[in-house]
Amino acid sequence: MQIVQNIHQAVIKSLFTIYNLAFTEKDFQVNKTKPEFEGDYTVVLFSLLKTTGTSADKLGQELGADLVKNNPELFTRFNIIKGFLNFHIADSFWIALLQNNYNDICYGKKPLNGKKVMVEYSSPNTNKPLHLGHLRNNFLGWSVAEILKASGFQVVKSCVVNDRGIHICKSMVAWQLFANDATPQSTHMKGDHFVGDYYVKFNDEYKKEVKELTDQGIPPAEAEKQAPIMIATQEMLQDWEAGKPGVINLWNKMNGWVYEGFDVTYKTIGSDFDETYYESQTYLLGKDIVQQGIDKKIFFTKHDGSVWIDLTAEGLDEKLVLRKDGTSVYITQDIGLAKQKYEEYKIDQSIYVIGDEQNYHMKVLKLIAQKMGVPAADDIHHLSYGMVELPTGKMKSREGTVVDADDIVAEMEKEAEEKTAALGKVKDFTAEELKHLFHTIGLGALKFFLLRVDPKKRMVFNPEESIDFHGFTGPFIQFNYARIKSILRKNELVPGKKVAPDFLPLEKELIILLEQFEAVIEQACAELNPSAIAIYVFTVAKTFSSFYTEHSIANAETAEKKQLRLQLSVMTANVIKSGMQLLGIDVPERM
RNA sequence: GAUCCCGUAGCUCAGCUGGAUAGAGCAUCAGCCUUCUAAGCUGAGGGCCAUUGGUUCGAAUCCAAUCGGGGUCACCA
Repeated sequence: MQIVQNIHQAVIKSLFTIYNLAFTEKDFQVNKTKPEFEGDYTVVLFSLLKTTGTSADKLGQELGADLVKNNPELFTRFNIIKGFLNFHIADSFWIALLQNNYNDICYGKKPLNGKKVMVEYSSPNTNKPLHLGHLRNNFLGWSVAEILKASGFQVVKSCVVNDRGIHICKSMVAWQLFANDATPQSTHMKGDHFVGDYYVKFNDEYKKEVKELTDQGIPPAEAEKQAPIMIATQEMLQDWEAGKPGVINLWNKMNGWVYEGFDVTYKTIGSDFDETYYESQTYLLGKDIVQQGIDKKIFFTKHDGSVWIDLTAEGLDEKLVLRKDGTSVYITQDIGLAKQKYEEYKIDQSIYVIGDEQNYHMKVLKLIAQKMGVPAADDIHHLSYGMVELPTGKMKSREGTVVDADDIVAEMEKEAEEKTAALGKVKDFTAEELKHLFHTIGLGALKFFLLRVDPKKRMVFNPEESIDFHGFTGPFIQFNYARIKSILRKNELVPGKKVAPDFLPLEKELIILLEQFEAVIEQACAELNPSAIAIYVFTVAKTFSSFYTEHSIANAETAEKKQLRLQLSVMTANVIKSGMQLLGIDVPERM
């Protein structure tokens, strides 16, 4: 049980003994005592005054005395300042915590709870390579999956590949027009970049054609429709839907190139999926749902034959679910896929990692799923995250103003290499070991950079300023891990050996912090928020760093003190490693 | 027009289920490597928590309005 819960329970029991009143955890707060006051944990008394009919001082005295008397294993002494009841927690409590957990690599994690959850993330288009925004999505999805696992859920990671539609046809048309049968092999290019270049090429050509038409006096809206390359693209989409072999072959070929490229990127950044859905196979889903919806009178048909749902009672609009030509729209496919997910995997919850521009769409999706009786529709969660923008504004693939995922990862690795070389601490590493280390540090810096902020906030990335390796960063945390490992290689920790019975302030600060790991994971899970983990792990590393600078471990005052510090170091290393794992970040043994 | 999100140090962000004197990192300045890895540590400066009103013993935190920034409200995905 966590210390805060322990204190809550003890206080509730004590209040009942003294006043014969029943309180719950929600009736009063237990906080970590602020550093400027004496004590470890604080009970805030104000909210209890009215019910107990006492003054803060009287309540504090009675409660403090009773708690210390009846729980000597937890509380040693107390003081009261202006309605705050501050307790010292017994050193023996912290010692026991350390002894029982320092070497447990599963510390902080919960056993399986029997619940299954699907996390859908990444979900790329097959007409362009991944960019920095996709990386935020991938890192968030992976991290949330790890956090859910640590909280006892069985997790199924899924990916929906957007492999059809007008935007896919654009790069296909441009390739036909301009490629002269070039391939990724013939140009020595990564397949996704190769295809992406034709997507950009399409837009260049399209703009050119529209300008020519408007120069001839055709209104812009008309010119956009008349541009020959756009007409060709629309024809291609129709041919694709009709299953015309030539188009299907081209589509398969170009998607194949993209998948080869994606595989490399996913492997580099450490993303994987248990299930991949292709939109080309799911876009017809949901049509039976439409019929069911009409039968249940949840949907209604308009005069032109289009089908709608009226969500005005929920404060939204009327929403189209089937076009007048009978083809389904995005939301309809999504309902169909949502249902399929539940049927295939018997999941209890479904989490969608999707950008905040689709907040409205996801709200509608959940509402319709609930109305249609899709199983567990109440447990559809949208992990909504803000866009990654450049100082100049939004990234646009069409215009080539994107920070490419492969490029930024490569840059980070190069940065790691230069900084490592400058420090010269790993000169004995083999070329292979060095390469691995640069990858660990570079990718760690990038992941931490994207995960350390609240997902829902949009963030600005300035390519002119390199991502930091000092301070509140991945490499700082990795460095502290490596430093602990170095100590542990040089100083033997003998299990069962006697440890010192008390703590110095910095040692106490560290063990109190380590105790909070479980609570932090709970919070991150409840909020689907990896930044809570990032902030916590940084705080642990920083606290250790202060402790390390102030107190020698190898040359501790006594053998017992050395043993205590070694155990603290092991536990810190374990928590750092586990915490970073929850973010999808590796930690090196040396750096 | 409707609706959602954001606004905290020069910059990037914590803190938001109300509690004590609002915290980090970067940047700036001053110290600290013949002792366990200095990607480090210690200290200094830097704040009308967008504004106004309300609720409360107590508000950066809750409520309302206003101002600024962004998203969405497509027979696009």
